[in-house]
Amino acid sequence: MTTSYGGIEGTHLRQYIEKIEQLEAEKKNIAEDVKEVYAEAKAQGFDAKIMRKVISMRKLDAADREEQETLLDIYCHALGMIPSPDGEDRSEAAA
Amino acid sequence: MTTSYGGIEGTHLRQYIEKIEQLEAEKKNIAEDVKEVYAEAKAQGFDAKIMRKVISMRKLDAADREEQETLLDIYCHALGMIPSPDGEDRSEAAA
Amino acid sequence: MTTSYGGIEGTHLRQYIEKIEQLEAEKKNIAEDVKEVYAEAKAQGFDAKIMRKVISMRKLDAADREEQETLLDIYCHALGMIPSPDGEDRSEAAA
Amino acid sequence: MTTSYGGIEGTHLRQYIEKIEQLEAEKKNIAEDVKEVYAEAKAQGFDAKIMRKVISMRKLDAADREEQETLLDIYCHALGMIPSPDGEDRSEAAA
DNA sequence: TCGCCTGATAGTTGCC
DNA sequence: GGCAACTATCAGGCGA
Repeated sequence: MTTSYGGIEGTHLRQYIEKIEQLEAEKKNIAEDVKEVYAEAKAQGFDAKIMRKVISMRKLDAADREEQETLLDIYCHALGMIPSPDGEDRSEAAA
Repeated sequence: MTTSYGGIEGTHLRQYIEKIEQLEAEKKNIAEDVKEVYAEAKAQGFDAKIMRKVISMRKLDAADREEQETLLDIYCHALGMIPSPDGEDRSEAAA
Repeated sequence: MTTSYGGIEGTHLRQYIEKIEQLEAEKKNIAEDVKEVYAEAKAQGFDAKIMRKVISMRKLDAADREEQETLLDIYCHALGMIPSPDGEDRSEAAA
Repeated sequence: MTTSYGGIEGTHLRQYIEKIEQLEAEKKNIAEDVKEVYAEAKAQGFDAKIMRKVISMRKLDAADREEQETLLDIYCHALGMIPSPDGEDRSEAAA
């Protein structure tokens, strides 16, 4: 037999699964790196809990800003101005 | 005074925080990669739900095996056998 | 309309919240019972750490078994075999 | 010797472990009850997220009050007044 | 006894 | 819109 069940499809499935597992392993490694940074900061006398708070606040701020940009986009669209993706609109067309 | 709050310490803190934010951004990217792989697999006709189950089972299996090793280590320690990191047990105690 | 804020709805909400708080108090009590059992076992000379490991392994095993059953169910559904709740498959389809 | 390994001690250990597992199962059941209450409340139009917030606030309040009582106790002890456990000190001793 | 670390829990986000 | 996976937070247990 050549293809048969567990053949090509199985191979592809296995590849997908292994790819995912590999990616999740990378995520885990990074999470450990994060812990290390916290540990090092703590060793320098910084309070991890406060750092977490700061980071989450900055994240919220970023989300806010993004929200505002989205809102701006919506306005622009509504006005027919279409602010080209990511706000890049340096109007070089004038050249 | 020379300490100047917001000076050196602030700089270090900022560096830690930015490092963490960068790492978490990487994590997020990887998570997106994972989603992409699921999407691609689904496009090939594989069932994401089943894939997730398979992956979680494999993870459980791995965890189970690891637990068994950990338990073995604990037993050894409890019995005073000290398998020392990674099974090294050169039993020179006879001296 | 007759809603009157703080009226019926408020009463119901309060009842839900108090019910939840009561249930969580029960959970807490049980957690304390668990601690007592560990303490008693330790008093009998058993090592709490090992007990915890054993318990977590048994939990992993159970989870693993359950995952396998769930996966089997999912396969069957995916294949249109419908294993009907709890493995009942009396194959009367021949009729 | 009479006990033999895996004998009496093993039996007792097993009993402890099973007792703990049973207690944890109870905890799990109660947690499910909690979820049911949330679900029912939600079905009545209440917002689970807000309910959780309320409950955690009440818990904090309770903790605060307890803290204050503890503080009061400390003061009393410092003053040699010994407020007898649980604040019950209605001085009926005079009878 | 204090600090770390693991395991439990609560909250959030994404999928169905 | 409900449900489930995942993540982040927190508390209890362990070791120094």
